[in-house]
Amino acid sequence: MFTLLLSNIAKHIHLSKEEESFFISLLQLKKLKRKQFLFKEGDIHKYCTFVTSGCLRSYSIDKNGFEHIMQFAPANWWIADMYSFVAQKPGNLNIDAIFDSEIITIQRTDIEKLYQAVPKFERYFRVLAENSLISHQNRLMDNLGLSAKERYDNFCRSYPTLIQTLPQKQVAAYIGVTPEFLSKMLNMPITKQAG
Amino acid sequence: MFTLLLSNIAKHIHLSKEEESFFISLLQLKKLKRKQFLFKEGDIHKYCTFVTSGCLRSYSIDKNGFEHIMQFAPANWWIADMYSFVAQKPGNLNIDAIFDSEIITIQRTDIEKLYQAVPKFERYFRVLAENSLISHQNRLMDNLGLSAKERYDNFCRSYPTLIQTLPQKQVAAYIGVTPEFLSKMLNMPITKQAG
DNA sequence: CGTCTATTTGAATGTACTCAAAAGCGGTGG
DNA sequence: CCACCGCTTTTGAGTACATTCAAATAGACG
Repeated sequence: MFTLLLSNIAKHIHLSKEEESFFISLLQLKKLKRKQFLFKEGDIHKYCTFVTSGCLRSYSIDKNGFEHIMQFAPANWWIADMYSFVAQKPGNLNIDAIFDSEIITIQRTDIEKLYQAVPKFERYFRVLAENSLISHQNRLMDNLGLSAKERYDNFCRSYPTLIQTLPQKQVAAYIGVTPEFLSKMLNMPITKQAG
Repeated sequence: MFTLLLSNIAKHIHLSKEEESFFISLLQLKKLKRKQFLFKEGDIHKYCTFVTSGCLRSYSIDKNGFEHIMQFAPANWWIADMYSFVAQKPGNLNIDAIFDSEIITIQRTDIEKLYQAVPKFERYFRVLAENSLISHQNRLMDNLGLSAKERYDNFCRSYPTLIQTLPQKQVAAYIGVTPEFLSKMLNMPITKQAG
């Protein structure tokens, strides 16, 4: 039930049995159906979420009504609107389920308790934040320096499993092109593709 | 000498006198002249850097030879190639000084010692990484959803002081346009400017 | 003062977008 | 089992924002 999360944590810090059960006592299990929201723009984020099955996404909607996907969270990933979660102010992101999903949530106030009781978790979440930062930096560089085709190829390499199940539209909203253009790009004769 | 850094830290965690002096014992002071490199693409990042005066930048160079700026670090900011620093593998970023600068560095191995001796620092760097993550996420959303003019205006709002001293070319390399286009945009008749 | 770099300006070009419409696909209910 | 509905994907023609390349001008630094 919590094994996926516990083994994820075990990669970074070692917990005693007592620490582990204290941690588990703070967790809640939830299920989300496809398209069900976890969090909407304007809400204040009270939960940090770990995905055990299915897939969530976080995205914002720009002034022209276009969705831009910040993150996909398949199994074994955390997802949150960090800004709202940290600042406890209304967020700019929406989070919903792309497929039926099972998640574990932990409340912000409980995370603070956890930091007090088991300071090792500061390290765990520091490492997580650092890794997330690195991947966002990479993505930013991709957006600044690569063509749409190259960003698409990168995406396929980064998410080889996801790419097979995701609607094309979602991929477009992640790599930063319109669905129409992505379709044209994929059906372009090979001779015309940018390399 | 270390007061700027210590007061930055004091915003997040409280250090005893002993902890403070242990921390200080791990620091090195350095000076960088304008255009001097701290780190080059392909190096393995051994230092974390805090800027006390002047301004550094981190950037990558894409396959067409264009610079893309990841971060500006004026006084009171940290800067590093996180990927290289964390993974201890050759990095993709360059870091150099835009103006003559004074910096404080701390070695990676010493940071690990620091975490052992004063675990509170896990919290400090966790909070830093989280905040950095948030600002990178915002920037990513700006790049996906806003026009060049809007990104420029955002930049001016975010860095009101820097914008007055930075060469236009550097700003262009940050917001993701060519220097030529930025120049045209700024000299465009007001009636034609995008909102 | 001369050199090097940054900025400006212009014309031609390209990548990706817009709008519109058709075609495909999946689920649901009769 | 088929028909229908909604949503995704495809396709096309026209357009726009930003780039490329080239050259002139301005500014900064030694």
